[in-house]
This record gives sequence, structure tokens and C-alpha cells, in this order.
Amino acid sequence: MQAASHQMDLVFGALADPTRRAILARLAEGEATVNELVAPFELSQPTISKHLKVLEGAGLVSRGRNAQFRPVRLNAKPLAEASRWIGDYRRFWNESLDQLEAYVKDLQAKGEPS
Amino acid sequence: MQAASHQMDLVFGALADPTRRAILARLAEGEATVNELVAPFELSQPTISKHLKVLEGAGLVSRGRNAQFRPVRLNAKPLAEASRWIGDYRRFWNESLDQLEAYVKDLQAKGEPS
DNA sequence: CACAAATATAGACAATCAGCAATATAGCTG
DNA sequence: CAGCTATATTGCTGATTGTCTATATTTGTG
Repeated sequence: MQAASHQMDLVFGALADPTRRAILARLAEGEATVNELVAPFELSQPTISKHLKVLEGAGLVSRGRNAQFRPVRLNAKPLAEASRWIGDYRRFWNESLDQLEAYVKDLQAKGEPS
Repeated sequence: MQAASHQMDLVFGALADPTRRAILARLAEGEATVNELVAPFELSQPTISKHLKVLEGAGLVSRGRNAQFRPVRLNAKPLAEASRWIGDYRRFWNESLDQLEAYVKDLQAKGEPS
């Protein structure tokens, strides 16, 4: 099962904004109301609501209802997909460590024989 | 050491486009020229060049020089940062599996006592 | 029911983006 | 050097984005 590319667009797009990443970080500590999410930022409430809509569109948060509050909670599942996508490249960044290691050893090999 | 937030913006922003993700996927099979990257898409060469500039800006590819060719190669290192960022949320998507499990057990518990 | 509080929606604006066609640049090759 | 090939740059367009202010909606409470 291959995640729809469009879903990936939405998830990575959502993560591309620092405010939205900060919101997710806050939600990692537990459910929050919109006002609680607004507080730490120097941004207007509608701006945060819009960010929440983007996060919701990407499936990264979901909303409850509690009187006039609309509590926001983290939904990390789409991050699993994103993680899997990135994971396909893990061998490349490990490989570059290997290459660095090889390079250093090569330098040593050239240096030592004095 | 905490990765600059701005760098994260660039990396996730670069990944938010399906064409760019496809380019990275192609580069995972090895270095390619711009024309080779253009071929699989129904997009103009300048458009691909622009995508490459975005990828380069995010540090995800680097360019060589070989006569009039400017070979493009994958640089996965920034993906390691992105992966680490997402990794901080892994417990949440694992946890939701746990919660689902708990929920199902709860249903069973309520159902069984007949 | 009137008001206050929490949140959403609408509308505006400047900036950025993805795409194109046209043109410029750089480097071979005859 | 003339011309071909590979790529970059420029300038345009329509769509989207992040932000705001102002206003609407929803819900609890006196």
C-alpha cells in the first residue's frame, strides 16, 4: 500500500511552516484549546485557526468539541507515512558517514607512512 | 545541536512537491543530468531547473560540472535532520496503535459479560 | 434573553510558487 | 569560428500562502 502522493504533499507542506511545527510540538504535551495555542505566538487568533485548518487538512490534528471550546489534539499517524518515505533514503546518509570514515582513514594511511 | 528552523522549512518545503520527491527518487538510483531529469516529466526544462534550485537551496542535491553538463547528485544529509524531527513523534503513532488495542479490548470487555 | 467568551469565516494584501516561452550563456566539435 | 547541445536566466501568469482586521457564529451564564 503506497500512500497517495497528494497526502504526502499536504503533510510535508504542513511541516514546512515553523509555526505549525511549533503547534505540533505543543500538542505533543497534550490536547489544547485554540486560545492556548495562540498564546505563545505573536500572531492573531484567526491566523492560528488557519494554521490549524492546514494541519487538520493534512490529518495531523483532529478537533473535539467541549462547549464553546474546540480542543485540538495531535494525530501523528500521517507522520508515520512521512517517516517511511524519508526512511527510504536512510542508506544514503549513513553511506555518507561511511564515506567520511573511509576518507579519514585514507588521510591517515597517507599521513602515517612517514 | 538543534537544526536551524529555517533549514527545516526549506527541507520540508522542498519535499512538499511531488515532482521534487520524484526527482529525489530518481537520484537515489544515481547521478543524473538535467535532461535526464526532465525526460520522465511533462514539464519544461526551465521548470525542472527551478525545482533543482529549490532542492539545492534545501541542501538536498548538489551539482557537479562535466563539460556542458551539470550533473545532479543526491545529498541525503538534510533528510537525517528531518527524520530526527519526525522521530520525536514516533511514540505517538505507536501509542495510537496501543490505544486502538485498548479500545478493542474495552469493547470486548463490555460485550462479553452477557 | 442579553451578554461574554471561544472560535470561525470573510475579505484584503503582499509575497511566494509552479508553470511557460523566449532568450542568454557555456562548452564541445567540426 | 560557427554551430550544436546542455543548462541557466528572464519575464510573464494565475494560483496559493501567511498575515491582518472586521465580523459572524456558537455556547455558557447571569
